[in-house]
Amino acid sequence: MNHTRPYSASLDRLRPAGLRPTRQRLALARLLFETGDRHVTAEQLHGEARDAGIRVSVATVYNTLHQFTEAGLLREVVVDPGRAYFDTNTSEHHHFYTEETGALEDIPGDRVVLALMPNTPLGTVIDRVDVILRLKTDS
Amino acid sequence: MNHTRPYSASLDRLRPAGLRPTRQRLALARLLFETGDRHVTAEQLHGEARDAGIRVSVATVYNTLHQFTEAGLLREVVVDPGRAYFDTNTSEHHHFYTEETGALEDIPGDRVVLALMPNTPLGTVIDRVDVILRLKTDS
DNA sequence: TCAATAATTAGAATGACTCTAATAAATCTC
DNA sequence: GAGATTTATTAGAGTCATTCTAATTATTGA
Repeated sequence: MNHTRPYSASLDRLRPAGLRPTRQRLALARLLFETGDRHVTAEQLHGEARDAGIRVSVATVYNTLHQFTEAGLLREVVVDPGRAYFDTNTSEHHHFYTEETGALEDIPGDRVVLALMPNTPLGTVIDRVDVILRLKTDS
Repeated sequence: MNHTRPYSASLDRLRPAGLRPTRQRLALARLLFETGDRHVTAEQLHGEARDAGIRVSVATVYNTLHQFTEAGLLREVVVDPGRAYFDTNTSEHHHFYTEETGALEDIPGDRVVLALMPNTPLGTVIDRVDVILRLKTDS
């Protein structure tokens, strides 16, 4: 912990992405990256910012999430039509998703192994492989 | 082909699902199931119905897609946040998705094999496994 | 046939997200 | 550092997919 330069870790993320270290981006980066791996929606992050006393508009939250995703700092997870999740864990891994509760959780990359990859349609290459284990409560 | 009872195949799908064979449901069932496996959005299906001269409201298209999904006649495919796809192929299989074009295509179930399933979180069981191979054009 | 039940409808409402065009902040040049 | 340039932020309007509402209409069971 370096209390004299509390934003330096976030600064170091923004710089190589060519993103100006604005007050809003730095604050959102701290919320996102200083508490371990997490999954957030824009609405959640906006709420957290508000609770932390950071004044930031919804538009900026969306802009920032997309810019961070472009820059490889975040990864978008598609599990729900009509709500985008962003994952701070950008390493190779997959997800558990419980529709009933909206809970989204990482599965370590080495716990899921895909075999026998099919040929892709002509003119395309694989960009990414998403595996989602959809869960239900077993009551 | 039995031209004297053109709706009988669709009828036979609705009956066991406990869905009354209304004009709208029968017509949508024909559009969905009489041309082999396909992927549709509500908007697409509504457009097709319109083009085929079937008067059906958007609300009914949504209701019907959801009821058919509940009944196991369709399967919802989540590949895009903000747009729901429905697949008439309900057998075990996975998907190719090309974000740039919106193209969604089946991968036969036996071309993707998942190994080493992880333990699910306490109190949950696996409901379904979705594998999405996200493609990009290789230009 | 007629009541009871269920489905359909138009249009309003919602919710997540994007756009606009005006203001403000960060950076670059001297 | 001052001013010019570039880039970000913002509030609020706009959009798009989807769902809701409450009234009408169709289907079914007696």
